[in-house]
Amino acid sequence: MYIFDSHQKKKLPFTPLQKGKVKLYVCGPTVYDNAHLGHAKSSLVFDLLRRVLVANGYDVTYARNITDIDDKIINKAKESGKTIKELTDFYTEAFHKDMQAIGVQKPDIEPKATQSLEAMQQMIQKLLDNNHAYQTPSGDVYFDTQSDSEYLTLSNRVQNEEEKQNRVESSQEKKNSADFALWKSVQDGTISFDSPFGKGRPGWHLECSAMIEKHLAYDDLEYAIDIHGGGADLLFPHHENEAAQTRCSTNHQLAKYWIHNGFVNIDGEKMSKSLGNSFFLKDALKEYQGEVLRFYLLSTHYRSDFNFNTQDLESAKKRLDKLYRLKKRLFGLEVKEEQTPFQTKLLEALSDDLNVSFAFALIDEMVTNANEILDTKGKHKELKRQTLANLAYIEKVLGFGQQNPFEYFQFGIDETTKEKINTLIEQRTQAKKAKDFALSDKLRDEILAYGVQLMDTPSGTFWEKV
RNA sequence: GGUGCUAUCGCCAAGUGGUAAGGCCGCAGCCUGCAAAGCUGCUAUCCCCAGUUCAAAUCUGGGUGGCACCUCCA
Repeated sequence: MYIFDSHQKKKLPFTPLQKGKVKLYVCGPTVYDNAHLGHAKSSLVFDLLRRVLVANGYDVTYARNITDIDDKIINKAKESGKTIKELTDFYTEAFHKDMQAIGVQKPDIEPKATQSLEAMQQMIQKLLDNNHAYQTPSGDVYFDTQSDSEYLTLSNRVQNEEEKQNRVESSQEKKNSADFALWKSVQDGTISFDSPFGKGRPGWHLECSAMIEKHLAYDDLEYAIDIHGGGADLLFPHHENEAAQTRCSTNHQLAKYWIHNGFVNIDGEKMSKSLGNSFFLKDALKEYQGEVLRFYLLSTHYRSDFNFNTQDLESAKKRLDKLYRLKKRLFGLEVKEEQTPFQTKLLEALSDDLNVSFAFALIDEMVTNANEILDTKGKHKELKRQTLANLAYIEKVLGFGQQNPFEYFQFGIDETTKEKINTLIEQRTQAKKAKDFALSDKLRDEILAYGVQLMDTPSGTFWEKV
């Protein structure tokens, strides 16, 4: 298996810290609002990575956190008159629901910041003891970036003197402008936690480092975990700061490999709330099935930026439709696991830094090939068996094709309409039998008016939503 | 200003030294009562210039365009 490490900036052979095991940590959402398409993309990428690691035989422990302490959360709670817990519980649940809709498997561990305060405070204490952190007169605790000779090596940045001098600082008490907060003192008695450093709240960067140490890390190895992932925007400062905190407070580096996924833009523009509806995953899910969104969002390489637009989404849907039509042709047959050359090639493609484009091309080829043979006369017992095994493999590793193929094509059509359509189809079949093609075509037009197209096959007439 | 990424058919998008995958759209054909679906066939020399090489989309240098990050952010 090969993965691109965004620290070394090159594709590397993947060798886990401990044979056969992988520890994977991904930065999860701050639960103050609904998940947007960017969250979806990131979650999908690492869901796929995890599945591919598992398919390669690794015993994977996957952790994705929930950030439920944050200024944005506190502000929103104040505005809405809800408690922090009401708010974060609501959005955490919404996040889970959205993720389920697009086929993202649950992580093995889902730590919350509020449940990891002790670990965070321990880490701050260590950093204070090691002189990597300092407390200001007003009670804030900052990480001393000057004390870490490796600071900025993860993101390959250079401290810029001009920038440092020009930037207006929010706190005059910091030793260096680059220093970041580990603990923010809260004096006004609003939302705060007790700690050895006084009442306050933890800094965002600290959360991930502490949770990794508490829930996931190896104690005695050079790195705490194998892979750390997240959106491209997190490389700096978030991951840079995480890495610094971990290396200065423990005896190991944070992660052996760093993986960052590209951004999602909408119609060529950076996502922003002002763009409206399509911004949230839950809104996109009203119009498109989760699986189609999954297929579309995964269809290009994870490191490229992704330009979300309806035209490409429709084009992706048509590609997924073909997989389901093949499934329809083999509906009802018994599925048994069976290793095929196709599966080997598919896994090989995915194991090459998640080359989904190539993997998709292999699927297209497999589908076309199966259709071609099924079109010829004959029993094709072996082909059917292998094709079913291949479809099941795609379902497991990529998460596509898990639905009933007939229901897949009926998304968004209510039961009453379905009954009407079926009645009309029955009438049309009778008309066809009687060779009354004028009536048959008239009935087909009526059915088409429901946004449904018909397909006459040897085993009957089927319909699909257009 | 700093740092980094990127430029392949109408659209999306693989390919990182050996002579351009795949999907959507389009055209032609097979199949079909007609369609739809499915199948077959057809459509690019890879932003520009220079260089390295027997050989470059793929490496190097320069140019032009696009994008991202620079302490809120998946």
